Amino acid sequence: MSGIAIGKLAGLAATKVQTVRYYEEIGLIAPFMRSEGGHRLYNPEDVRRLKFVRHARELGFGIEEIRELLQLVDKPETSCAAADAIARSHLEQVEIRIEKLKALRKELRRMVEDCSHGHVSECRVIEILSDHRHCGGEH
Amino acid sequence: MSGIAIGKLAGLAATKVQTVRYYEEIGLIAPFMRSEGGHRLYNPEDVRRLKFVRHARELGFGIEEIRELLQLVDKPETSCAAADAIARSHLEQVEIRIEKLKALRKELRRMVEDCSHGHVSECRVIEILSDHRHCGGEH
DNA sequence: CTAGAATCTACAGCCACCAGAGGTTCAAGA
DNA sequence: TCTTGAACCTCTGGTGGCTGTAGATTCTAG
Repeated sequence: MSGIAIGKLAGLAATKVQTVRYYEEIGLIAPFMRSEGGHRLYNPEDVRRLKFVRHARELGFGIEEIRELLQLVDKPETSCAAADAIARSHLEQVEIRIEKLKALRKELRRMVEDCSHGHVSECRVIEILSDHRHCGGEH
Repeated sequence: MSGIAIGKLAGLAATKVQTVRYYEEIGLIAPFMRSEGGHRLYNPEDVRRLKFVRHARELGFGIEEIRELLQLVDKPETSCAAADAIARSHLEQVEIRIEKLKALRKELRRMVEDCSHGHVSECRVIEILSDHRHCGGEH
């Protein structure tokens, strides 16, 4: 009987109730049954599943990537290679993002350092933003 | 007479026409007039203004930040301090993002390295995603 | 039994655009 | 001058990943 209510589930995974319903809508996590009055009821394993999703999201995995990973979780006899590939491709993306942000940081630092502390008319922040050629480079 | 058509303007700033119209809708850039048939006509300065917006966007500034910066551009007798503050606060955000991504990269690298190349049932990728406690830490 | 907390559905909104439909206007060549 | 087709117009809807609201219903503790 019974099962876990959506609010409890959400709380256990530090998630909003709305988000859990959203995950159901897009097919990630479904309640195993409904109460007579229509309330969603979850299994204890769903806590783990929801935590999995939330954790992957925090790590920046997209919903489609998570959907793939969940399919792997659902049939644990499949090869690990698929999960590995997803993680690897994600790692690449993260490394690219870091590099872009570093280039950006460099430029922002220059902007802030060059600020004349005078009027906007001679402010480097505005000037640099106005003209791409002021950039160090490649973004 | 005439002025620059929206397609030309967009092309000069490497922007989509739709995006220029969107910027008008949210009050960033407006055509100085319309042709008899209703086509938008822009001043040459608008090229610079649009480039400014695009460049700031590339640097990760949000629309509201850009709106503030544009207000400064529009009255160049104001103090540079405001523009400097926006850039500084943005720099902080960027630095935080870089740190988070680095922590993430660390974890992803560990995931990939630990992959058993066997079955999902003993795959670290899945295991780590399932349990936050496997993380190095603080994200 | 009752009060109020939790849940339900359905819909709207967020950001920063992008795409498409279906219709009109413009500009260059014949 | 006329024609053609590229460019433009407005309007609507979609993206991702949720979040928030409204109004109705259900659950649970006292």
